[in-house]
Amino acid sequence: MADERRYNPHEIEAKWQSIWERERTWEVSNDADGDLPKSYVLEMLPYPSGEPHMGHLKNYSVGDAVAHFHRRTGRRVLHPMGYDAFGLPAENHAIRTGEHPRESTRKSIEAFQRGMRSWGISIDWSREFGTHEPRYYRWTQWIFLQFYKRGLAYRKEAAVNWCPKDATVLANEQVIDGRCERCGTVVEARQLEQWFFRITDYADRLLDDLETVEWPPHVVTMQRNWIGRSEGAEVIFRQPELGVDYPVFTTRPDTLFGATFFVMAPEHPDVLRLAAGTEHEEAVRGYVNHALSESSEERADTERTKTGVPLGRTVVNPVNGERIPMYVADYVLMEYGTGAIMAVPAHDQRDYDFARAFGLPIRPVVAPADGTVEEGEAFVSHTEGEVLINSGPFTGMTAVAAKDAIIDWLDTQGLGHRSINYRLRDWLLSRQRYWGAPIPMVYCDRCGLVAVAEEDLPVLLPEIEDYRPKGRSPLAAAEDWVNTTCPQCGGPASRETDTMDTFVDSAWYFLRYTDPDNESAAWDPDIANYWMPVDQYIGGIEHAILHLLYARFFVKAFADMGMIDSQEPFLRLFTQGMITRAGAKMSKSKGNMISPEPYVERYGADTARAYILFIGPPDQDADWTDEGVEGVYRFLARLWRLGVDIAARAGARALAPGGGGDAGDDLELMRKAHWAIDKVTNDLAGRFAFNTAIAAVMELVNEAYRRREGASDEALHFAAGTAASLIFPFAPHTGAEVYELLTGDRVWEEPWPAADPAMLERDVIQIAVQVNGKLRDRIQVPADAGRDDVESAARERPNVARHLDGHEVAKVVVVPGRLVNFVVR
RNA sequence: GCGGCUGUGGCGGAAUUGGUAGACGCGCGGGCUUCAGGUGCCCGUGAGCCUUGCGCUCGUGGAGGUUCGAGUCCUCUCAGCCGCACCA
Repeated sequence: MADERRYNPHEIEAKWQSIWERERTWEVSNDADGDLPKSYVLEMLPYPSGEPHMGHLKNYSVGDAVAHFHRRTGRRVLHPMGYDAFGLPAENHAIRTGEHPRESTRKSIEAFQRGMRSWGISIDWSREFGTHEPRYYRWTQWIFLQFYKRGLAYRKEAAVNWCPKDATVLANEQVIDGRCERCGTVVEARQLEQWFFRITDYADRLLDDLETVEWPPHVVTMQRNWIGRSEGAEVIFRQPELGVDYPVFTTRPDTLFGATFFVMAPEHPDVLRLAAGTEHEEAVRGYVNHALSESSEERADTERTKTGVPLGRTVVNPVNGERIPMYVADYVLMEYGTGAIMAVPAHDQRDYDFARAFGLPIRPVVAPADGTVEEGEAFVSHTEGEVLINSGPFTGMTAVAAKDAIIDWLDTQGLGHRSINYRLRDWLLSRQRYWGAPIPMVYCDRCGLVAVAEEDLPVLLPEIEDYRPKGRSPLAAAEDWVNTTCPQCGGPASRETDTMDTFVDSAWYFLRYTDPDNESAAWDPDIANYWMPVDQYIGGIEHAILHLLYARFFVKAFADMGMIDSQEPFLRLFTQGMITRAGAKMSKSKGNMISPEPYVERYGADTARAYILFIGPPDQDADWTDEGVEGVYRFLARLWRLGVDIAARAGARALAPGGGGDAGDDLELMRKAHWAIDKVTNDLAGRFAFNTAIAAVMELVNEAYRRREGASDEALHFAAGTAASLIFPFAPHTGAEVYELLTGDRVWEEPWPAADPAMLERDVIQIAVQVNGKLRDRIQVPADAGRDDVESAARERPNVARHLDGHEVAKVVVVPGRLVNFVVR
């Protein structure tokens, strides 16, 4: 083949990128002209810190393949890009270097813009924004005010997670194993007044609507577990001496007769009052003080032995009037339920551990169907067929039936009722940090808490000199900014100095993309309703809970406000696996980071993109190897040479799907081309099987090379053009170049090729012949051959006859088009 | 502890519905071109056995099972990874 010209990806990529840039090829208007269905393809927006890495290359290579495929299969595709620019890393960088976060963020955004353009990702750049720009965060603040008006944003004092290193509070979701998600420091509990979003109001809808989205099951499970809905009952235990009723939450009302003690959390406001005047008063005070000083990490350690002290009081078990002792113990959490529990040591492992440590009675009340139970043994299981024992009038009922019966009885007595509890907590959104959107609220001595007027938005982030965290927001130092007038009375007032969690910024950005230049509203509902929901969302599994839950909450709140019709932001979700190096996660500290840039420089973006998709299933982790990159480069060069060679012989003309002769190399090559169309189409439409799709194009190219002596120019032309067309979503520059060489046309303006069903069928097929399930031969038979013909053809084969000889054939299984299996004795 | 995912040649992986295991790529071996190597092009490549054949046996972490037939379904089990974790 002609070799004096070499595959030169840089020349090719620069050529097509400049065409796409100049002609604004990937921009899409909001005018829904024609009948084309819309498709919103979105990758999670990057956090602009440093340079793009391999994870970004993978994310955008996957998204771009989907976007291109959707466009060529007749959809109007919205594929925008932006930057999640506020947040701690930029601010910490500023503290270290003195460089303003705006400056370091700008540099990083430029690096992402360069990277994305050099990769040739098909983005509608006209819709680009950063969440740190006033034209964006103005509307983040506006959304906050709408939430505030509706009681969805509120301020309260609560025990919150405090990171001493970053000197800020954290959301529950940002505490991992008792440590700060960002810096790894053990978080402390602090009693502070903070801003919250009332996401718990949406707990049921967030749970139920998971059934309406097409997400990976494990992500759905993670969200479901995070919301943690538990059905049970609230039961009232009365403390007669003080005359106070203490409700507890339980999921096991059927075990009420087995309650032998009662435990309160150290944070429970009544603990000291209850113990006052008893012999335990000092011990309780000491225990509570100690418990409050412990880190949440220490307290969460399930391995340590249970501790606690008696309160010197008793409560009345409402089902049997029994007085049971009260304790304070740190295994009971104030945040969940009512901060107090009934303890049933026979049927709860934690209560069991406590009872054993304190010598408390263990009374089984649920037994297997045969009614036997070993005395004193913990018996936590709960299976079908269990019955109640030692349970007064409920004895003998099944546990399942008793649950309902006991709740109903309590309800009639006014001693309890059905209840549901959630693990989900309200979203703590205020941060004592600089680089975020200011919370648009004002404190007035006369009027109290007052919202900034909507027409005064944005509340601009002031310039400051010193970003260092001091336990209060750095914004407090900007006195000119802090001191303002009350929007209500005009008197002196001061601004809220906390900023919003970055997750607020990213909880609605996908809506702004639909209408990014709107200066009178966050978005036009008609426009957003046209594009939403996102048809395909693509990103890392690390956002399985936080970002995805917050965005879902926002959209539901917007729907309630009539701002959007969708109840869910992301119809389909794809979570990509990590790129590893020698099996290890890449990290700066390990020094095994590899950047896409040198590979793009050496082999071109198409090779880097196609390789990252070819390496394995995109939802799984994949190990980057330089040898593998070489292989994909060789393939693309091979395709390009094939195109150059055939174009020189056949000239540029339209592809002929029925081209070439109808026998021999021509027929086989045309069949291979139609097979590849079918394979790639199915791999893209039904699933994210990019690796096998690329492999199919490789097979087509190999077939063309093998048959290029015997096949006609027409057939070779169709095969090469089809390969170029099919590789386009993965290697767009090379695909466009080869397609243009062969046809003179622009491949992205061509419809996705359609496989001719007749070319997928064969007259003569090969089927397997087995004897007792073992492969003995393969035979060629007409595709429409009947059972008997297939069987007799199989029997004639020498190797088959040999294995049948001397045996009785008990059964013959014929699977049309697949195999024939002789079962012999 | 609870929940989930993964396990297939020397390596990454394929097998979409229970039907010919190992597509495609890497690596390795051989040939051709060139001949200095590389590139390029073609062929071979799961393991073992010998009687070298259109051969046989074994083979998808392990042990059982269902089936004419299991990488695929069921039971148990081992290893690695991930999520949640005193949530009553």
